[in-house]
Amino acid sequence: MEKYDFKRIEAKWQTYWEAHNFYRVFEDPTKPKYYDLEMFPYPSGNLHMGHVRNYAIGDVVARFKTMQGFNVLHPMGWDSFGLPAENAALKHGIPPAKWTYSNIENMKSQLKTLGISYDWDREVASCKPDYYKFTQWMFLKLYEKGLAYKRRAAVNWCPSCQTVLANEQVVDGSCERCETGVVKRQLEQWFFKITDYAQRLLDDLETLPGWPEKVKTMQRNWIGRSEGLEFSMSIEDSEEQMTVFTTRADTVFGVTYMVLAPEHPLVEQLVAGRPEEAAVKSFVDRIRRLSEIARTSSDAEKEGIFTGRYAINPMNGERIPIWLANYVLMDYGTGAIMAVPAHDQRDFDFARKYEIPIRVVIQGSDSPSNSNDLLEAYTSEGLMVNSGPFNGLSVEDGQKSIIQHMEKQGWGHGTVNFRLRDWLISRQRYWGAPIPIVYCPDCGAVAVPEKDLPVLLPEDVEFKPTGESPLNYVESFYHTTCPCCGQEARRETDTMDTFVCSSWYFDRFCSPHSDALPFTAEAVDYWMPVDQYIGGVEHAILHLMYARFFTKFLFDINMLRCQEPFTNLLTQGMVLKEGTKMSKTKGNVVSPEEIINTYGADTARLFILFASPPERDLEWSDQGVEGSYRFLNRVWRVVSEYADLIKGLADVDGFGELDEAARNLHYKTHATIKKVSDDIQERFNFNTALSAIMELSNTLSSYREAPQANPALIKEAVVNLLLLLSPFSPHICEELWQAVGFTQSIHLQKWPVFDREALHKDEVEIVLQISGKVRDRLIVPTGISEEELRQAALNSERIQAMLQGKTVVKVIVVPGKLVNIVAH
RNA sequence: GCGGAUGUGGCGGAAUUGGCAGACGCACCAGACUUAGGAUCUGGCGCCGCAAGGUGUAUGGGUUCGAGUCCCUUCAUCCGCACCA
Repeated sequence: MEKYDFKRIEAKWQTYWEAHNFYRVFEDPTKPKYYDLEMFPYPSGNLHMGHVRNYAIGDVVARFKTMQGFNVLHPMGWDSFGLPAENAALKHGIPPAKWTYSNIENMKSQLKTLGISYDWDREVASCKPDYYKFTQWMFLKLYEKGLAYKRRAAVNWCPSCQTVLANEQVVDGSCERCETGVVKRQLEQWFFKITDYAQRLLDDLETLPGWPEKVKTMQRNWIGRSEGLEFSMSIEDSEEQMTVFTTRADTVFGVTYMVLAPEHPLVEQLVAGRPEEAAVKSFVDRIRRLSEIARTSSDAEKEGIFTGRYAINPMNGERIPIWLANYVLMDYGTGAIMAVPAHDQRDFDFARKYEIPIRVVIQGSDSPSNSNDLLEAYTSEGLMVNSGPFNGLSVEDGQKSIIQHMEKQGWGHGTVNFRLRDWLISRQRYWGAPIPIVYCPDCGAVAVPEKDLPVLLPEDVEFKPTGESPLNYVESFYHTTCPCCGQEARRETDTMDTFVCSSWYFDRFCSPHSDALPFTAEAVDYWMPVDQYIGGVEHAILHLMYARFFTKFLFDINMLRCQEPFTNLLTQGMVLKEGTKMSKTKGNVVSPEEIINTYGADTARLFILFASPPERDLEWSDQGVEGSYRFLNRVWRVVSEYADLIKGLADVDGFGELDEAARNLHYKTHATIKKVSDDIQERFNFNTALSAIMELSNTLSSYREAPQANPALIKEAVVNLLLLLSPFSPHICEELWQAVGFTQSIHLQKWPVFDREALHKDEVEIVLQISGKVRDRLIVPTGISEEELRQAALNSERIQAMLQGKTVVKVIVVPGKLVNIVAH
């Protein structure tokens, strides 16, 4: 027998599939569509195990759905703009474009050795002009609708990457990419008004039952909706007013001080020319200089300073001292708060430190009524006290009544606040899609006309270690004329955040060669939304929120007919080695290339899918890979052994008389079809699907010992074994499929359907328990009545012996499963 | 601090609806074949025990004829958010 030569087999079928355009797809209204998508990778240069896992999962889904009769779109492309290309350019002197394209080529060839069923005709790369032309088009559309705007703002600046970052890209006060501490800078920057979509982004999470709860919760928290009251307070001896936001309108009578954020625009004029001025200014300076981490961590000591000024509480006319404090942030709410120390822990801590009075205005059933007795802020339910006409109202009713009252008086109104900030998309970097804007001395910022797209990124630039984007030095790029008036003008030299590129690539895959528009209506109407999206959970907020935002916007301008891009989301776990993430610095990286060379792609895929369910982290095990390889060798041997027998067999109806071993094999075949179908379809539990396939293979192997082999049954088992395994390990199955005599590819076959008849058993094993403990087993006919089963159980010799001297209290009969005799 | 998840053999994991805990695989042990075996095949394999049997799903309690699964308690680990007014 020929031995399992995975190298030859895998190369052979990869070539065959490619030569025959196996995985090319077209819109076909006669077939149900299925869009299966894995997150497109950044072309870092080499495939790692995380990629392999991602694509192996996606490929099982694609091949499975194809066999089920769906028209499956399964594309692949490159998220190819980004900083690493520039760093490589600086380090090795290679232009970012060259570096990127050679990485793509390398990764593509690695990807091809995995045998994934991609339609390579639809390949896109976000750094190519035919793609970023439409990223720029997206910008123009957003600009047109007032959803792209420029403003001077305090932004997150990474000193190492020399660029600004979106809020979402700041992790623990540091740059998510290089972990350098982020500082605040005042800069003119472009934003997308994602906040206009905050409510819809929140509400529509409800329409996504196919998303993990964890991801939805993270997005909800990130959007951070809270309802409350916004109202103005007048300032003593001033025309100015200050606006505050609170979620606890019911505690407004408990306000004993006010706090402004140190950056609040009113601060300067409040203290101008007053004795407090110098101290306040130095306080503000000090806070401003603090890093983001020191500033925002919750265990930072609360600090503040009194401004010497007072505001008036509109509800009771009280004079309220105005403080500044580090714990109030300028970029949430109005940057000013009313402080109620009795009912807010932060205010409580602050008030105790600076000896500010505390006044109880909510009385719980057993909470102290005297503020001196408070050990901490009381934040639970209770009734309003010390609140004039509102006394006696519950927290909830109080909030409603106070808001109503304020609205009537014209002092304020009920409102909703979000934590979500507008998306800062400017990057002071070179390797990105240029922002299609021109600055004219007369017309100001002018959008580049659609017909002039793309604004080409010059590829032959010189990289100097200035830290500044080379675009600032390329005159032929920035020097231009105003599209409005024709006079000399300067191009925007900032580029777009790469997350803009990845916010619409799934639409592009539907019609990747479309020239006039980013995608054609026919194509997206047919393919979108993505039925199954697969990728790492690290994108739970950033990419997945931005992509949802873009989809909603494209819906609003009638480009798309769906409001959510991804119907089902699978977040795959990480691939670990020795309990930690594989990384170069730890030296625990297992290279896919090496594994594929040693064991083949089929083994690599099989191991990764078998070792763990997809959402969970996967511990890499060299011995586990060996095990998977041995399994494929067993399949190879058992199928090869039967190949001639099967080849010579004509199709027959029925299998004739079956002995016990034969019935067992027949049963196992169909039970496996059912189990594997359910495991893939309902649960994405590829590990248990594979263990079932292994069991079938084991049963088939044992059947070799059977005294009278039934060739038709063997054929049935082999055919189904190969069909069921083919989405997981496509090459070996294709080879064996041909070896047993079929001429058409296994990947063009129908997914098998189990036969209910075959799953019928004449006899079942019943467990007999006494008071819940297993004491005996009994084989009974399947259709036996409850009463008969009960009698049979009680008649068991073993049971009778063990019941000696005991009284039977109760007998529980579960048909087909067990009998539990309760006795004492 | 808040929110979410997870705790099952030596290991990865299974048990889908409250009904035989440990499927499948790895590792390990014994045997067969063999000049040899890191190939292959057969058998064993939670723990205690020679056995009968007992015991066992992080902890302690509860519901139930019956709990890995449901409820409460405590602990541990991981992830996310973190002064959001």
